[in-house]
Amino acid sequence: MSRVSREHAAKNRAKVVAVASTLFRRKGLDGIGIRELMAEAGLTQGGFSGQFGSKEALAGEACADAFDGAERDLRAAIKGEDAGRLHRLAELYFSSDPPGDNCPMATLAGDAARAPAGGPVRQAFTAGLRRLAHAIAGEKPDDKGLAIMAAMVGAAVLRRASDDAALADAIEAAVLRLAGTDGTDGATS
Amino acid sequence: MSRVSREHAAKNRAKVVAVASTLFRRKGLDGIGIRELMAEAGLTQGGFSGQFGSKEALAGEACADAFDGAERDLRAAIKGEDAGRLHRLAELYFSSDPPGDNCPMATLAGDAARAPAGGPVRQAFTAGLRRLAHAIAGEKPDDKGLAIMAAMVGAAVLRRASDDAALADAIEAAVLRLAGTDGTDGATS
DNA sequence: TGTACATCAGTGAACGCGCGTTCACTGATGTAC
DNA sequence: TGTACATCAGTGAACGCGCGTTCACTGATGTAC
Repeated sequence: MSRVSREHAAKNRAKVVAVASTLFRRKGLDGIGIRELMAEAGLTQGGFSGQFGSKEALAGEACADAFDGAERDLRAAIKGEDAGRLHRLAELYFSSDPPGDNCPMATLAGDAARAPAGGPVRQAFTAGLRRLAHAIAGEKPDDKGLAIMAAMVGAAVLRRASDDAALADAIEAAVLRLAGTDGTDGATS
Repeated sequence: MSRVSREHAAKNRAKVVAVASTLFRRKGLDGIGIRELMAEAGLTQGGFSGQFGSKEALAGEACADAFDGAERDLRAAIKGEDAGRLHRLAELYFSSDPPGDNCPMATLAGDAARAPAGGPVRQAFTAGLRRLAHAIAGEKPDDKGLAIMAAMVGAAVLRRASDDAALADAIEAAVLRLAGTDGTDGATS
C-alpha cells in the first residue's frame, strides 16, 4: 500500500492521534516510541514525519485529544446535577481502573512538567487544565471545586506512583468524604 | 587521582546520591544521565557501576534520600503545633519556589508511576509516602490530613505541568482555605 | 467519458546521536610481615 | 617502624542499543485536458 485516498489518510492520522493519546497516558511520553505507536495504528514509522513533523508535535495533539475526551466525559457525568456534584464526580473519578487512569491531569502531568515551557505539550496541558477547572469548579472557579480537583488529582497520582493499595484507598476515601461534606455541596444521599 | 581513602570514597558516594536526589527531582529520572550526574559530583562516569550497579539502583537511593529530607523538614515545621497544623504545613509547602519543588511526592510521582512495580524506585516511593502520610495525618491517618496532603500534591503537580500561574495560584489558595477551615484544624490566626 | 500525468501517503532501510554500561588500566591506600 | 605487595576507587575510551528522524522510492489517487 503506497498511496491512499485523502479520506483514508485522514482516518489514519486520527487513528495515530487516538493511539498516542491512550499510550502516552499509559506509558509516558518517553515510554513509547514512534515505531511502536505507528505499528499500533497499523502503519510504519516512515510516514510519521510527513504527518506530524515531530514526536513533540504529536504529543501536543495527543494531549489536547486526551483533555477533549476527559472534558466530554466529565460534563456528561455531572450534567444537571447540583447538590453532591463534586461527590458524584469524585466517585466517578475513582471508579476507573486504576483510578483516574484516563485523566490527563494525573497521567500527563509528570511529562508536561518536563516538557519545554511554551512548547506544544505544555500549551495543550495548560489549555486543557483550564477547561477542566471550569467544568469542575464553574466558570469563575470556586474554592471548593478547585481544592477537590487538586485532591482528586493528587490521590490518583500518588496511587499510581506507589505500591501501597491500602494507603491509596484511604486517601481516596478521605477525598471522597471531603467532597461529600462541608458546606455547599454536601448531603449526597 | 586513581585511588582514594575509604573515608573520601564514602563522601564521594554520598555526594552522588545527594546530587541525584536534587537533579532527579528537578529534571526527572530520564532527564539527566549518569555522565552529567557524576560530573556534577566532581567524578567521571567510569566509577559509577562499581558504586551503584545501575541507574535504577541509584534512583532508588536518591528517592529514599529525598523522602528523608522531606520528612525531616516537615516534622521540624509542625513540631509542637496542633490547631492550624495543616494550614501551617500547606503554607510552608506552597512557599517554596516553585511550590512543592523539593517535595518528592510532587516531583517524583510521575517517574515512580512508570518505574517497574516492585523495583527500587517504587519501593522507595511507597515507603516514603507512608512515612509522610503518617507525619502529616498522624500514625492512624485521619481523613482531613490525607485529603489535604493529596490536595497539596495535586496543586503542586498541576502548577508544575502548566503555564497558567494565575490558575495555579487560585488552586493553591483554595487548598490553603480548605486546610485552614472546616473542623478540627481551623482557626489559624 | 477516457487518457496521460503529477501528486503525495505510506514504505522500509539507513543515519546519527546519546544513553547506560563495560573494561583494561592507574596508582594511592591499606595490609601483612 | 619500615618495606613489599595486594586492593580497589576512580579514569577514560569503547561498546551496543534504541531512539527520533531522514530519504529514495512506490504506486494508487486525484487532476488536467
